[in-house]
Amino acid sequence: MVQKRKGPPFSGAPVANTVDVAGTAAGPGVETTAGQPAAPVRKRGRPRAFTPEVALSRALDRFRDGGYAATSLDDLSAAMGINRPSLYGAFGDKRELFLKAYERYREEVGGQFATAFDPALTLRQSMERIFATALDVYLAGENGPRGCFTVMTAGSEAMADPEIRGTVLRALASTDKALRKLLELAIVRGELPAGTDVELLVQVAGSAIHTIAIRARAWTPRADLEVIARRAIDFVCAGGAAPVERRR
Amino acid sequence: MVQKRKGPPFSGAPVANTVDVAGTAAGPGVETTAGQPAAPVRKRGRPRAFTPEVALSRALDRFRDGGYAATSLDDLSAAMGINRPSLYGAFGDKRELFLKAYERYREEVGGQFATAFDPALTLRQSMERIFATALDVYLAGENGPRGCFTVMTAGSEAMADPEIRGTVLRALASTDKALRKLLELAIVRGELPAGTDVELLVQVAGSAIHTIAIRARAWTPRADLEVIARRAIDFVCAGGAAPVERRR
DNA sequence: TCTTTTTTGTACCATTTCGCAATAAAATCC
DNA sequence: GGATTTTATTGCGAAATGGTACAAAAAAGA
Repeated sequence: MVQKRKGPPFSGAPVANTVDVAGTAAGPGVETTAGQPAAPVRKRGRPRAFTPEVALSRALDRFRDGGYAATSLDDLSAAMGINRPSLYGAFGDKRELFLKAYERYREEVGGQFATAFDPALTLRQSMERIFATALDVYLAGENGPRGCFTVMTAGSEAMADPEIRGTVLRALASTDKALRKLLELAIVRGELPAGTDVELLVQVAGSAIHTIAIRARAWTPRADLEVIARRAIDFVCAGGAAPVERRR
Repeated sequence: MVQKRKGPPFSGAPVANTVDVAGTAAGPGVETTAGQPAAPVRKRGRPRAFTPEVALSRALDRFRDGGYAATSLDDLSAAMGINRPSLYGAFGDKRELFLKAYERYREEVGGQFATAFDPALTLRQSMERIFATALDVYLAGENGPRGCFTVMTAGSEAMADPEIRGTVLRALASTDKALRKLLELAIVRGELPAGTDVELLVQVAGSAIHTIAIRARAWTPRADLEVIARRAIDFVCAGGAAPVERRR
């Protein structure tokens, strides 16, 4: 909904992890304590009986399982522990809640992936962290692995909703960008040869993450996904030259 | 739903393209003229006012846009040109219709991809056909590009429905298998060096198809997708060694 | 021509879904 | 202490959804 900030992509642009949901301002915003001093200043009116971030994370959990249409307001209000008027009051209608939940996903997962892009790490360490994080995130879920929200949930809604589509595209681009930056840095530091085809490596790594996301939601065993990840990591860390050595 | 046959995967196992929907037998099957001689033999009772295959293709079209939950029976019966009781009579309930539509997708698209696996073609010709077909299929749609049904529609339903999940897994495996076979044949025929890392190439090609599917539904311009395709084709046809040459 | 079979069309049903009105509760302000 | 403000609760309404009963229509069979 609020397009004034990029937010982290689904798989880890190295961006500061700021929880700035309070900046939504328009309509029933999601108020957080982040926007208020720690002093016991209290707003008039009955206090909320729930914590918006916690409730939003619960909603995200439901949406991740069921997608948009198959997740009802009853499902959501039960999971969030609030009644429907409260839900509407705090988050807006169903679509607005979905958009907020998606942003939340991107923040949470973005934070997790951000650690993999720490410049203090070697290229291989980064790649291993990226894929380990992807596996952890995509294989998580009370009711079974759910894959990646951007690919498997928002992605499906993309053609029906221009705003979701826009966010999906931004997420995809952000991933590509982060990978590109990582690889270019690796070249500067001599971890990769000077003429490395960065775009090929970005593509191989990025699409490996995508195929893992798809397969995870189909409940492909973790071991199989690790094979895919290992192959992509080895390929990239060898600057795309691994197959040449492997042949002998 | 009927698991006794593999059917073509979403991106082209080289399998005979037989329209055998009539084999469903169980419950209200989808009758086709394929199962009946061309003689004017006629069953008792009022004849159908619609052609099941045509209706099913229409249903597939709707499901491809909206996914399972967001596509209502009203949407479907309107698109198919039949009333709900007729829909139930011919195809079963909503879920059964979805499963049949998915199988139909696999048959149709499988047939299209099958031509790319013709052994009379060179490896490069095959690869170019595979990706051209993928682009055509994933970018098609009256209301905009819809990506791949297996990835973007059935894939999202995979965790909620074990049968869909099973079909998705089979489709993914079938793609891998077809690519593997293609590459192994290319080695036998000397199009690829003897020690080529086939599994790496299968992964790169397969995941390129996946990332294209995702991006297509987010309405990434065709030119951008063609860049991805071109890169994967060049990489594979060089036996994974393209980056080495490219570096100089 | 009447009976049987299959399909179509109309109407309906029970439930679900999304969103909201009204009232009560819990806090601050004057 | 009463007024105001914000949130929680209860209940509801309109519409949508998936599925079905039944009568009529259209064909083959006896």
